[in-house]
Amino acid sequence: MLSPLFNFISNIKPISNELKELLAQKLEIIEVPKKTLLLREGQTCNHIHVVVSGLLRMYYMKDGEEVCSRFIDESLMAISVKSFYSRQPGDEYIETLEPCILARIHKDELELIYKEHDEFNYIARVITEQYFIRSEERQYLLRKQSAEERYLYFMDNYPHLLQRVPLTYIASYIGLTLETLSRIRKKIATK
Amino acid sequence: MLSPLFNFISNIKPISNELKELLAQKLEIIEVPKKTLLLREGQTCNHIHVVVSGLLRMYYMKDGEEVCSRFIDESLMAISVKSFYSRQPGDEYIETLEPCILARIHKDELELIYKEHDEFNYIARVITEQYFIRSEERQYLLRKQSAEERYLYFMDNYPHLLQRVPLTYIASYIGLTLETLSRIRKKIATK
DNA sequence: CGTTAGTTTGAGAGGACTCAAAGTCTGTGG
DNA sequence: CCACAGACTTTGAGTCCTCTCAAACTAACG
Repeated sequence: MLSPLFNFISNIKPISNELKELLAQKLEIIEVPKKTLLLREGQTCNHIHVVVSGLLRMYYMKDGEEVCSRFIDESLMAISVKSFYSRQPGDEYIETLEPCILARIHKDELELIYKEHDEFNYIARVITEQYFIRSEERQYLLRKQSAEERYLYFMDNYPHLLQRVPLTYIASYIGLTLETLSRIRKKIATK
Repeated sequence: MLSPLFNFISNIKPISNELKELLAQKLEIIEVPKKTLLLREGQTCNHIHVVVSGLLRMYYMKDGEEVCSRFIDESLMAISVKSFYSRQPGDEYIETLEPCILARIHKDELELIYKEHDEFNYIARVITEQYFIRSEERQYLLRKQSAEERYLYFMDNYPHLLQRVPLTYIASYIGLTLETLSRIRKKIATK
């Protein structure tokens, strides 16, 4: 179950068997049905959830509407960034869009591993850098000024999500109303 | 010159004198006049620049226009994120907006330190997390849908930059034209 | 086959944009 | 110390894109 994750880690830097066993022991596998909230506004995000299978959506409320901030599919990790790192309550929700199998670990366990296994700091640094890059790319998308550009960018970069995510959420993710997105899709289709 | 930086690092986790000396040795202090380009499109970002004094702007070109992606002032670090981590040429520019004193270190030196000093990975991870949080907050700003909201958010969160950065760049940073920003400022002033 | 979630289409309003011009500030040289 | 040049900001007029609200259509699921 965890072998893709361990492969991913080993590709960054090979780790000792001891550390591997420790991780396997601390990572809890959970099965969660569709439409389940893993985190809600006002809570502190204390876990990293790694998606073994399924799809997650993160969002926050803005003037009574859900604003979609991120999708997390297989082998990606979900945290509410600010809440997790600052240990303060956040304003994000994490929800399953599909039935999911997740591997999760508590921040406290993670901190212990950081302290006891220096090698893991190297891994964590690189992973954090990778997610930082994603976050920057996301900004780039949001700054594409026209609605059409943003959707084309989404199509290019997340084609696999197009099939799995309802349009409402994609619209929200790229900062459009559902109606506008629908019109853009029509326009693109006729080309 | 570097003591604020070392204080900052020690606050994350105290480091050995050996590491401190190594860093001091590898960090090069440079003095750069206003309006100097530290990085341009097509180049690979190989250095981290820490601002000792002064102010930097990062931007990229989009349809022949400069789009401002970030400001970096005292004690903050500048890299073109994707280019730096991937070692690929990027599309960002880094420019001094004021005369600057900078401390810089080459990525190769940094990698050596990562490999030889595991403790430094801990520091780097935490710093990366902090910048990751900023990046997420930036996204949050960009998703504020109205022009006025975005400007108010900027005022709240970067009041010190309001004095130092020309409006053109602020407008670009929050995704507006200069004219629109000017009108918003007028509107806000009359309240 | 009915119910609900998801998507498309329509009409009208409004905010931000573009292009253009005028005004204001700042610093340098006479 | 003034005057002028260049950088920066404000104002104006007109247009267009995206939004809102409303309703119809379609697909998925029990």
